[in-house]
Amino acid sequence: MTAGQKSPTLKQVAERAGVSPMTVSRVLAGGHHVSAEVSERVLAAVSELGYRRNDVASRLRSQRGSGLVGVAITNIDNPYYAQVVLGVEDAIRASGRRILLGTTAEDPEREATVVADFVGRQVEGIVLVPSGARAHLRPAALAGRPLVLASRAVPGVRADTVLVDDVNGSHEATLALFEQGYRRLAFLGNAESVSTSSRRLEGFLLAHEDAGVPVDQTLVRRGAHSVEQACETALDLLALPQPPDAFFAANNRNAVGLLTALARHRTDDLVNGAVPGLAVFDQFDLAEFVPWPIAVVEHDAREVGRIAGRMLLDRLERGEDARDHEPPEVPLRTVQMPAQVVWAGTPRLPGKV
Amino acid sequence: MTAGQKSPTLKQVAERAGVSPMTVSRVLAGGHHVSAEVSERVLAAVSELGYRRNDVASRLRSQRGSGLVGVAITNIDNPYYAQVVLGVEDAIRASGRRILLGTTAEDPEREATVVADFVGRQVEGIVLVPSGARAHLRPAALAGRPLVLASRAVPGVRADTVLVDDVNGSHEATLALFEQGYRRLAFLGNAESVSTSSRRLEGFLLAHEDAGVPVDQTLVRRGAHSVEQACETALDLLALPQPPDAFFAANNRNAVGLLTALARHRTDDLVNGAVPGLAVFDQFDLAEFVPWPIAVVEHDAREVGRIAGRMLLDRLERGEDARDHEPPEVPLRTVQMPAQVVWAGTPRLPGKV
DNA sequence: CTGAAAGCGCTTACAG
DNA sequence: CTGAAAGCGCTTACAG
Repeated sequence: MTAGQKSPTLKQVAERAGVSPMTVSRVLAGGHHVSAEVSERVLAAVSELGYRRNDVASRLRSQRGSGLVGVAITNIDNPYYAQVVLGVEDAIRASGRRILLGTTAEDPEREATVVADFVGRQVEGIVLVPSGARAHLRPAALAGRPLVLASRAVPGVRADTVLVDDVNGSHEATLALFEQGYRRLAFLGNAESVSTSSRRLEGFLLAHEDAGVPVDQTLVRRGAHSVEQACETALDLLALPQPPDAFFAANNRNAVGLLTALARHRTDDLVNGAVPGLAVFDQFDLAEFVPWPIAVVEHDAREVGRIAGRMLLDRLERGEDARDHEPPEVPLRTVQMPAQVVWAGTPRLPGKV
Repeated sequence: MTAGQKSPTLKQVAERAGVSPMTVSRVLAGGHHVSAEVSERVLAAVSELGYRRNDVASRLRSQRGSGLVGVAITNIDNPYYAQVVLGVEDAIRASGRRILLGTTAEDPEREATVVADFVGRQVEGIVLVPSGARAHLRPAALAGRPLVLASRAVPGVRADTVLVDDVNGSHEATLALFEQGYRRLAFLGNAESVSTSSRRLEGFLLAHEDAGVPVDQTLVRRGAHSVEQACETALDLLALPQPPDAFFAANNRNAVGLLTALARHRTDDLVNGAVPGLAVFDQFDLAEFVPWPIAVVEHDAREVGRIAGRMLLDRLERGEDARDHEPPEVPLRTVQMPAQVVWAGTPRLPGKV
């Protein structure tokens, strides 16, 4: 049973048991309508040869589908997307399907490659956290396989979508900063091609409008995808002649980068001589130690993945039902998950602002 | 091009182009030895029908292998394992292979199911973070497919293994606590079935021996797999009549749980009236804000994954070379990655201990 | 340059 | 209850 050795085939099992391949197939399928004596002989041959059925060949012949769901995210290192993947697995595990994983690093070309590879490998459907490009998401490119977009939408792509209430979450968190008396707010977010980034910026801008506070565009920084990039951006903002008095980080990686920069820059609990206003989108570990209050826009990433997975299963099962009938036009659905502001960090001491 | 529609086959392309399936196959394979005129006609039919080759069927016939590597980890939510997965992807991406993902939740039964499923789906090899059970890791169960164990070893399982230098890392970090003057050390770790847990405990115990400090077994707590469990365990330790004066957290999840508990329990920078001694295995975000020094045993999880992936590729390519020759007995390899102590958190103020 | 035949490993549909 | 034939979608090996 060394590595180079070929796996035994059903035919070899049949020869050893002295029956036809058909009979072996029947025994493996559950042994109905097979005599006990023959069944035993087959099972003995199976265990002697260490035979394991080739699922791929089995599925090819019986047209059962690959049992594969392609999940493409931008970066599995971001705990947010790891949660999304987990959620998709929660949703599909019971159906016997498994996840084929791809990462895109927010690169449209890599995303196109991953999608094409998924399609070639016969995934039954795809859950994608899109980078924003859309050419490779046309129905033709997907060969008719259902696509669910998770976290972000792509204009012009017709697909079921699970969104987080980015606009309202950001709006509310930004208003909270104004209520605390902050006025010069910085925004740290993803690239503009990413819809969450735009939607969260939208909430940020709407709040400025509502509060009658002008936006200082020099404090809006987009494009940081990693903790390191976000940390540098934040340090850059802190070094400004007129630095911001508050910060809104539009996602987990930007939040950690921002806080790391503030930690390096602070004197006791002050940054540039004051308590910085803080709001972030996405939870993060160890908020308990941050010595300032933080408005956190909480939402359930795992549930985003679960819902995306369920939407996909929905289409797949509908497809099965519709094999003989006319497939009904199923309308596209967009689910928007709530995002609510909670407070983390150290509660403000009275009179400290 | 709606969801229910069947994908076109090579045969249909051939009919449309008025050629044999063989010719279509040739064109798709690169178009060598095909006339320009025929090639064009085929390509036109391909794009008109939106044909995409079925990679699964192609691989079945040409015996090229599935191009799939099964990666089974305990919990993708733990950023440590997310990094391992990323590392494996780094290593295999260039070879055109892709990751089939499974999670086991440290459950040996689920691990066995995942492995069997991987084998049935014809993965070329498996990278596994093992739960500790071994029945399903026998060569027969793997149908001769190469297995690489990542992070943890399993006694009695013959497989290439990538380990972290758990014993020395823990030993060194524990000694650092003794040097700071701490004497009642608590240990928070994984289940005993997990080899990292045992190895890290071993380093912890060895350090006690070297320092001539007796171990208080009531302070050794194993079995917490999540942040929540670890937090509860830590709170339990803190509520002891004689609480520990220092803590060693044997992995990322235990570290975050421990620190969260300490954050809740502290008064200013003190816990039970003193600065707690802290050592943890695995890095974590936002250590900058922890108001105490922490000895962190650093190691590169992504590199663990990369090396595991490379070891697997090594065996797969060796297997190809050896198709005609005698496959040489390749010895099993165990790579041990360094783990070194670095200091994080807030540096100790002189005379504060 | 092009194609008819056979087969990868399995299962469906049909006979007996 | 058991098996010979055909085929899932593709490619190899062989003819022409």
